Amino acid sequence: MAITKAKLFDTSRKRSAELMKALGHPARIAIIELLAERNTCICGDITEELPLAQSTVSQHLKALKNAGIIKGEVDGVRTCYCLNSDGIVELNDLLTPLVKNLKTATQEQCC
Amino acid sequence: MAITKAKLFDTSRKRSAELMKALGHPARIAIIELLAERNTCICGDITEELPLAQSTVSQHLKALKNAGIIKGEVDGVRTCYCLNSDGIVELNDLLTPLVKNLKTATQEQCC
DNA sequence: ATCGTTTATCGCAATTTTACGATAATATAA
DNA sequence: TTATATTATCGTAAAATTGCGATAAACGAT
Repeated sequence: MAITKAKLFDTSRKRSAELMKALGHPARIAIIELLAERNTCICGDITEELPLAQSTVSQHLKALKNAGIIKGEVDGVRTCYCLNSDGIVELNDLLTPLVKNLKTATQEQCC
Repeated sequence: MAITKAKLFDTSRKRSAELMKALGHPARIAIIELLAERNTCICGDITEELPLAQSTVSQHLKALKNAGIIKGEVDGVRTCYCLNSDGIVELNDLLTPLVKNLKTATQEQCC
């Protein structure tokens, strides 16, 4: 693969793709849905809800955090994970118009 | 990795993740935006718009097709690629509520 | 000070992704 | 028929992802 050509793409597209990629796993979808469902901070019990090892869940949380979709604050022994509103706004601002755009486009297409 | 535990997740989450994953690369974002922009069928000139080799673009097209986001019909020597309205509708139906849900949730959160 | 709990990280392995060049396959043009 | 153009696929390689167990780190409780 050598060099990731992704660097040659538009910033907004790169960011959209980054957000999409972060959500491109059922475990990570499940995690953000969990965080949305319970409006209090969820700490470690995320692991119990998923059919995955603790270390694996921790990795998924890290991926979501790196993408800016969630944030995690250390709270004593535990870590408090919650949705990152900035990231969610960004997700909304990038994805909603994109999907809408696609939907409109399909209505006037040749096939 | 042994077994992909993803199979143990909910069908709708798996599908959402599949769609997201398919859009999780700037080249594929660029492709669908191209297809949306030009409402006629785009054939091979997608390759010329991207900083990638023809075989690589072909692979990305295949990924989008497998996810049901685009479709490609052979038209003589060329292949006519366009958005798959069924897939776009699915994308819309799965993602729009999800993002909306997340956005609402961030407004009543503890951190 | 020690013990238990929680969570991140490390090491490892299997799989998937990304990318390219080369090549095959197919249809059109000469 | 032969050449040309278009696109998919194959083979290969590097890198990233996914997953787990083991372990470390850090805090609170005893």
